[in-house]
Amino acid sequence: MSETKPTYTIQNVVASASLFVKVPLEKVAKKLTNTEYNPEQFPGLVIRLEQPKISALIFSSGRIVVTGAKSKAMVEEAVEEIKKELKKVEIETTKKPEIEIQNVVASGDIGMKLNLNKLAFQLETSEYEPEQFPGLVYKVPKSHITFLLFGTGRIVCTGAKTKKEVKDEVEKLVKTLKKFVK
Amino acid sequence: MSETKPTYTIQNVVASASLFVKVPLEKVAKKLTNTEYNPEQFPGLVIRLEQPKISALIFSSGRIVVTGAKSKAMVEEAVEEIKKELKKVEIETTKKPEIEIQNVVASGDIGMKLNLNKLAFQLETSEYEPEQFPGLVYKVPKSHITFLLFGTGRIVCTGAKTKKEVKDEVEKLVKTLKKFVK
DNA sequence: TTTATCATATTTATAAAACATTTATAAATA
DNA sequence: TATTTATAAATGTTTTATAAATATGATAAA
Repeated sequence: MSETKPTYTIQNVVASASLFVKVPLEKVAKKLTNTEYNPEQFPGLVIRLEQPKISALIFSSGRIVVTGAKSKAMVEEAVEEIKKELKKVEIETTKKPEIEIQNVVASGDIGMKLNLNKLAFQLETSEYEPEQFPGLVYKVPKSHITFLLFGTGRIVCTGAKTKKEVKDEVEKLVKTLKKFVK
Repeated sequence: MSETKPTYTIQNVVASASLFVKVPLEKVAKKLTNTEYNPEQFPGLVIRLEQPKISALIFSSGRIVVTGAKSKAMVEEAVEEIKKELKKVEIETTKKPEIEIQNVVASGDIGMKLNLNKLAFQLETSEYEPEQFPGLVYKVPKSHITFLLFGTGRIVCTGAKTKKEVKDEVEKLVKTLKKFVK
């Protein structure tokens, strides 16, 4: 009898790209109010957009990092918007940026309570220190995927490159967990 | 079966010499733009050359230190160039400077992954504090040579006086390491 | 008071971590 | 109610450690 139908939602997509043009960050920071720039703290300039609602890092090399998106389409929209923002301060981009998805984060629910103390022993590649963090950290073997498992049955999947990878890994996780429950 | 052919490249040669003439650093600093002089910070004047690309320290005593060279020939070239620079500001050198190589730094690859945690115990005269610096520091016994060993198999050799010494020490190191791998 | 050592500055390879950004999750603290 | 703890990923700069000579000033131990 299987009562567990895992559900999950993509919560964050991080992507990188190159604008193929050097960016004078000091100048951009002065002219655009939706930016933050503290080079002695971090070399990238932070820009926050309302539509789509994301945050991005722009580096003087022209490389950018988009965070907070929910999908690849949203990342593409964001890059177009960043190009428009830069155009406002006379920075023209000619080449089409090649966008690369670097990380997909999803949260979900596997529909069953988890005994983390027990799981910490059953899952070889896991770490669980409740007084430090309430979730159990499970690094999937031979994979770059990491799960955060909570006693409530809620989970966080991070390190994926695609939506499909999230789906496959969550299904694999549920199968693994069910073995222990039996 | 020996899959490990160590490779290495001389990366830096530091040498000292005397010009056998007092140098008025304040005056030199004012007339030559390729120099830096902050006596309250450091007593030597810094001069940077384009051809050959090196940096040197000149002291009021007439002693100089050449850094950033790749070979002894490059050091000799540098000293000649420094003499020319000083001639521009009416400082004549008569005696031939005796150049002494003080340090030869080389980087290389021994072609095998290293378990630094294990090596830290096996190599008596080594120190390894990964949270401070990722490399293991190995001081070769009864020698002035020090190696930096990295988990990747890349190495740095420093403290040598000659190219030959680098070669011999790297070969010796590889033999030592292979003993532990077996 | 004298003799140490230490920091100042220069170069070079090596590599790991911190810095900042986002997002869900949840327990504890301030 | 906001922060801290932990996770992944990219971006790029700085710090960490090594050896050597040179020469000042500053502490620090004898």
